[in-house]
Amino acid sequence: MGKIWGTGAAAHGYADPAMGGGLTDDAARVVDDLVGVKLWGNPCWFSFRLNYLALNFNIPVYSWIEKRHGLPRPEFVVLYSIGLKDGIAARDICSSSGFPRNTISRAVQKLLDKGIILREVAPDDQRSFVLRLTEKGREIFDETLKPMVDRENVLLAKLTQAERLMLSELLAKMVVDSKNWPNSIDPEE
Amino acid sequence: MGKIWGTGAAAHGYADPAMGGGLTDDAARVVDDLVGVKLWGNPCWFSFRLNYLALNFNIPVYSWIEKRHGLPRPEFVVLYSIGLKDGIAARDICSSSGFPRNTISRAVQKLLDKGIILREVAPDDQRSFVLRLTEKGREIFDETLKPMVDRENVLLAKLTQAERLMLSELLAKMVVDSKNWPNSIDPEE
DNA sequence: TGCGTCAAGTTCCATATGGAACAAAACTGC
DNA sequence: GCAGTTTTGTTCCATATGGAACTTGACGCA
Repeated sequence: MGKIWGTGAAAHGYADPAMGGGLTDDAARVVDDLVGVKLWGNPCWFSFRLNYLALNFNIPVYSWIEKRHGLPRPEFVVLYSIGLKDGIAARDICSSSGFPRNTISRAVQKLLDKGIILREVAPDDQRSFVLRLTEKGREIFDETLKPMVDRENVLLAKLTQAERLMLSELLAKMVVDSKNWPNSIDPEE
Repeated sequence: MGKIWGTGAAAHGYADPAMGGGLTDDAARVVDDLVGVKLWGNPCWFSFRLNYLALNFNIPVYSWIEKRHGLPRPEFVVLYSIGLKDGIAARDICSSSGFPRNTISRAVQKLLDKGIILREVAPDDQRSFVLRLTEKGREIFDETLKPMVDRENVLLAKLTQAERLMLSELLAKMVVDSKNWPNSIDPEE
């Protein structure tokens, strides 16, 4: 065991009393075995927490939306993005969601077919389109919001209001910084 | 824009001085337009931040690993999980990573073919297997670690040590609570 | 005005993905 | 000890996915 990883070392060791109850064996009882290791014995502590939590939001939410509205994830991402900001283009959805152009393109077409969104050629650029929700689209958006927010609050349940505020600000600070990140990795080569 | 969403409302409005520089228009200049809206005008503030950051870790890291070692994501997830804890079973990898059984099963087979892992029948359970890394597997694990940690630190660059510690503890608290979460959504029906 | 480059969307196609059905071993309770 | 259920891993198959090439329009610049 011995080895303690990365940032904030004390907080990631099994031995930290604040972190799960004190001893190695106690900590192991709190969560699944491998989850415990990935939490407290993992040099990539941040990305594991991130992915694990994202998963526990995405899987239930998107599988419910698929069943309830027949919309697979990329289609819902398009719908939700337009719901938040009317008149955006496909390109904007790509850059904020990380889905590739072709996946978003297909999703847009499906949503057009289903009568959930509308599009018109952008006035200033003949290549791109302005996207909007139809009434039907707006209804789906509105109906979907509460279950999503509820799920977030399930995940956040153990945090106080002050802790949520802190978490929100820390994560926002990182997102704001994202324009400075290289978008590929090439380790000293 | 008036409407302020969800928890920690003040911090999520464009008008919050601590959050991006003061006014609506200023905030919009800091990040892409839609990203700004998803950050500060989004009822699901938490899951957006989560997914956005996860993406900015996963995409560069996994595409580099794919190029460098020819391992697609599920295979690397298996490798990495075993690297952290020797002797686990496929089932453990599923529950800690969220990938379905069949995807992990296939990844395990590929890694066996490639000579990256070994498996033997579990002594206490004839159905399941104990998984281990070969020397080759351990080498890949070791070589991959640094670029991954480096990428984490790129994302974390703007946070102080104290902030990283706080973030780590808040997220860990949530992960530990995950055993209490229902794994599906059915809004009052 | 014309030419080279870049950006927005679309299409093609080989591959990855995950639901569902399956086989076999392990518990459960009596 | 034995029917019924649960768990582990595999296989089948229809569909989703994303890289790469392509089309068309915008932009830069002389």
